Amino acid sequence: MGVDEREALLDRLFAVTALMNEDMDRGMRSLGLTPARAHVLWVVSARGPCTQRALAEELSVSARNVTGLVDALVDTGFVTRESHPSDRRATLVTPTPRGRRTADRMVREHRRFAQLLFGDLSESQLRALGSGLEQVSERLTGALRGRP
Amino acid sequence: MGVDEREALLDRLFAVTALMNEDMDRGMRSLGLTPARAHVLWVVSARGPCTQRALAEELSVSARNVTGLVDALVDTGFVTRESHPSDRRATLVTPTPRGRRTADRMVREHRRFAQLLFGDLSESQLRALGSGLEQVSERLTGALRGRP
DNA sequence: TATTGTTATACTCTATAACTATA
DNA sequence: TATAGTTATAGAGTATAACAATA
Repeated sequence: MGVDEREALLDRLFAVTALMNEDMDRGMRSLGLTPARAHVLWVVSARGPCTQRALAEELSVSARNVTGLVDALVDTGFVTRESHPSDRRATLVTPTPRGRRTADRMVREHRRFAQLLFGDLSESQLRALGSGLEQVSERLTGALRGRP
Repeated sequence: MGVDEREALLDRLFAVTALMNEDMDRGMRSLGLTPARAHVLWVVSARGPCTQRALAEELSVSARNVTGLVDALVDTGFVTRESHPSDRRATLVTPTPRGRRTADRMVREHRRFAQLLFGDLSESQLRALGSGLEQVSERLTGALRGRP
């Protein structure tokens, strides 16, 4: 007893994450972005112009993959490749005005989404959920280190 | 005030779901399965032999996609296509002995995972989290209905 | 006519390996 | 020699559309 409740809870969590993904995918699609491209635009908007190498590490993805994602974002007008001031091998992926506007909308959507999910939670509920997630993160990280 | 905390909580939730996906992907890979194929095997094991049509609807995916996933699962020995007893257009996707053993291991992994995440939560914490997720589900479902 | 599954085609994301240009 | 990025190639997941066989 107790195991079944926890498995049901896990299934409910899976259902929630599926709904979250569906909602976010729609939001991105309505902006003309796929999830992977949106992630790139999000990073270059938050951290300023990045080399593709830095993007590959930030996204935990191959350099080749970044080339393709940046190609697509250039083709659709969200970013440009600017020359690096001191390293002629590197490019700086830089948002266009359209890219910046779109990133601003993503920031607002992020806020709206946080309000949708957690808007009616009290301060103590927020803290409880936060520390619960923190604990779960640590256990998951430990499990992943355990069998890499 | 309050918005930033909720956005931070959302980011933490994203981080947890990323870790969950990473852990599950590794588990599936160690069984010789990709996530999409594992999902198919999970369904045909839980519900018994299915037509591909039924699978497409259960997974919310195109019929063409199911053809490819079942092809791959047949090639790797997890399922077979059996003829439908009363409808000669349809096939019944059926686990092989290896498929059944693998599905059993997924069931045990599911239990292990639920214990890892929630094993040390009290009954009242479980109930609180469950009802919280339920509320979030409803709000997300409402939001998705709002702009389909 | 409607339905089941397939072939044909295409797009997205992902990877490794070999290569070019530059440090 | 090492690094930044690209070309070449491949595979997985996804979709639509046209088509076959069967209901």
